[in-house]
Amino acid sequence: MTGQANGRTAATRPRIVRAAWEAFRERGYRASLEEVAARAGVVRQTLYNHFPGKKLLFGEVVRHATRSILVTLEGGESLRETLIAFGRALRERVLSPDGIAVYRTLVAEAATFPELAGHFFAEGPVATRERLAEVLAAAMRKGLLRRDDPAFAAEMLIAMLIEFDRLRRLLAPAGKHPAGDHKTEAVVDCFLRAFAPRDSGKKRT
Amino acid sequence: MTGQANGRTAATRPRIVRAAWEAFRERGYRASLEEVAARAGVVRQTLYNHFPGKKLLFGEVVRHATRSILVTLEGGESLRETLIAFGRALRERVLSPDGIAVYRTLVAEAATFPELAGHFFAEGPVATRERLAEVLAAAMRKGLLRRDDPAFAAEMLIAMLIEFDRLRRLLAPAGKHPAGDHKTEAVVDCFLRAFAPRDSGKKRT
DNA sequence: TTTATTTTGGACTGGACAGTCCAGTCCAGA
DNA sequence: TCTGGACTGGACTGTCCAGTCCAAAATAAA
Repeated sequence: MTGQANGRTAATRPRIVRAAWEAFRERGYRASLEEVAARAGVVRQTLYNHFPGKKLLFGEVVRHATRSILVTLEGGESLRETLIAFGRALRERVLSPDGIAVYRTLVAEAATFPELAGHFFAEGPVATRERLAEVLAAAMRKGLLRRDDPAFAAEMLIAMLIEFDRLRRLLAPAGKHPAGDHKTEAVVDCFLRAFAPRDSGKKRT
Repeated sequence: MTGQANGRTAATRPRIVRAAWEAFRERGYRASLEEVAARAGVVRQTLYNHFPGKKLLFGEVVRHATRSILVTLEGGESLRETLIAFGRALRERVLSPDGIAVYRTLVAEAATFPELAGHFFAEGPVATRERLAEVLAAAMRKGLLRRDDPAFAAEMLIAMLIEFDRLRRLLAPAGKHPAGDHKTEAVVDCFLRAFAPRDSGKKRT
């Protein structure tokens, strides 16, 4: 069923998913299917032509949103540049309205959708940590960082980049959201001091 | 109304609040008043004898829970000891089932109860950061830490202590929750390296 | 043009739940 | 013992919503 290359259908389904994401993003799983249908410019029954029920639609939407939050990590000139680029990309995605919304929704519904929450956790934070840890491990081997547990180091950097600002956006959206690039750099420098090679007496400008 | 020193009433009201907290903790704001009443060993109407409605009951319960999560910070022998004691206390509270539950509930309901969420943010994370920042500022004046923005430093320490483990508990409760005291110490040492005084070429063990 | 599929619109069921009302019961203190 | 305030039990309203069914209209493809 629900063949997906039929012209009208092919156009309808993505519209539904997009509309559903908007609705869930703003109102959480509370959002009614009526609301989703209205946003998609479609009637409620049509939703059931494409998805067996609300739960499955929610699952599809969340997986879609999860994918769109993933962060890339590419090498730069120096370790510091690489980490700063990573930090900016991470903060941009995670602290964006979509990033905050998907986080909020999954935290709220983790008890109802444990597999979805676990999937998000594994594909998001854990995968990001893993990839960052590889970069850090390489840097450790090159003597650019003190030898330590790369996964631990990665957790520390990610935590410092995100934690407090995400909290603010989650709980006090009215408040100001200051400091962008400057904060990223400050955190990366802080991280580099914490994990500087043991012997090095060097100081960076 | 709802006089509170009347024997039966005085015993009933706290029982309701406790029952409500249990219900909201497990099922979020979804929890029905029927469920709360059953847990309190009381009939639904009795709830309305003490609270004007679900929202107000929820508010009372959340303020109560917020208060119980607050972290103390007392000076110890050395800065390191002080921070480790703080780290342990913070992690114990924030990562406890109650800490996770109140966080989850408020993140989920922040749109519906913005004042409650804002209150929690201000009384919890922000207040904690502020108190920690004072300790750090004092240490900076004594030359025990590099001169830097104490609020920023406090954010970094708190983030490192909590972030990833909270995420795990929120999203993948089935997974293992390893590392306790050891992690606190590792984080504090990491923090002390990051904010060591600029000139000091000392190395710890 | 014909045909198969999708979409529409509207009606209906069943369930959950907040909030209200009221008559009757229980109990602590005067 | 009496009495007022608190609790009980049950019924009732209004609302919201997921999910189902169906006949009619629209539309794309053969």
